[in-house]
Amino acid sequence: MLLKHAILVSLAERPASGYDLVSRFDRSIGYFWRASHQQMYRELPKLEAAGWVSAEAVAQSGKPDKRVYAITDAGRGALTEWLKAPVGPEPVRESLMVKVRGAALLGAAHVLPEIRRHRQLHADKLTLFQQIEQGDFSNGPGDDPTRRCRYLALRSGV
Amino acid sequence: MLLKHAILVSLAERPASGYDLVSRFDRSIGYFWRASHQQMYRELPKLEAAGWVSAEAVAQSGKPDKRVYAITDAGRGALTEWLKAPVGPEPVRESLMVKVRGAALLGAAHVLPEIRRHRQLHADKLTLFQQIEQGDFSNGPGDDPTRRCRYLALRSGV
DNA sequence: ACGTTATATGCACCTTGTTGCATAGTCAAC
DNA sequence: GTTGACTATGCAACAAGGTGCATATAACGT
Repeated sequence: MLLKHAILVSLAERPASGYDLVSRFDRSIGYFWRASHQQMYRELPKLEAAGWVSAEAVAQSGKPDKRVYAITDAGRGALTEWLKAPVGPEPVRESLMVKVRGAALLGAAHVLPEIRRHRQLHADKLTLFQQIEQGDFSNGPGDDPTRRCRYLALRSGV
Repeated sequence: MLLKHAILVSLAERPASGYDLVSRFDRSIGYFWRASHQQMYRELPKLEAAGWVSAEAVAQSGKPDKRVYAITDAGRGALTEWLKAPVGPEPVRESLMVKVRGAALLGAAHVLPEIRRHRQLHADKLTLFQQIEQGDFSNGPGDDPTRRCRYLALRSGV
């Protein structure tokens, strides 16, 4: 029941088509929540049916038509409800640790390349986050609430 | 396709019934992978059909009969394959960060209790891990591979 | 002419995970 | 003698997620 809410957060920032949302979920929001375009296009009609978003067809020159979605008051209410509600314990899924456990039985040699690969992935991500911090927040977050929240999320990643 | 492998790792340590496996997934393995008993009992016949585990009915006095599963050579081979294979990027699902983003738009006050709650959950987990470390590994991991792997996983959690 | 990339939306099928319900025996406590 | 806890296994329905396939326009390069 959570992709719905991630979409609502994104639409609360500004209206978007399904395609726009996929782009956002590949970049900014994507650091916290992943979604494929198939998931998106399946979810949006459900949100519309629930009355949480409204849709409007927009003709474009030079590109196919698109449907632009915007959050409704009902959607904003549902989102606020969710923000307040306690989220259950995040499901634990650490496949690398399962492999480490397996390594104890079947030999560490098989798993070592995997561990090195994961270490590199994390190192790359750290470098990226630190570059963003130095680029966008070299003088701290400032007073704008949106910027402060982005900064908090970034620091959490670091 | 991963619960299968987590089960295989657990059965490679020693044979177990479905009920035993659920207990393990609530404790030791559960720090890395969660599974309900419904998932377990659905998965075990599939593993048996694939020839990765063998099953044996065991009558017990004072308790219902149980089916004890053991890993086969084919299962051990499949497990080794998986250990070597690169695991795709872990899906990103950080609902708290999505909420922080929502907080920028709808007011931090709604989300603050949630943030405090999560902080406490992490603090409790850290305390637990440190107690285990002091209790079981006060003199370091030693030379036993299994113990060393357990230690690595524990340090990773810390 | 042809292939590639970007925009734009969707269906079908399958696997995985969650929730609720069902059954059944043993043992200890109250 | 009934209630609750523990052992032990499972089905059914539904929600969520992943993979592959399908379609269409337009810009741009070669």
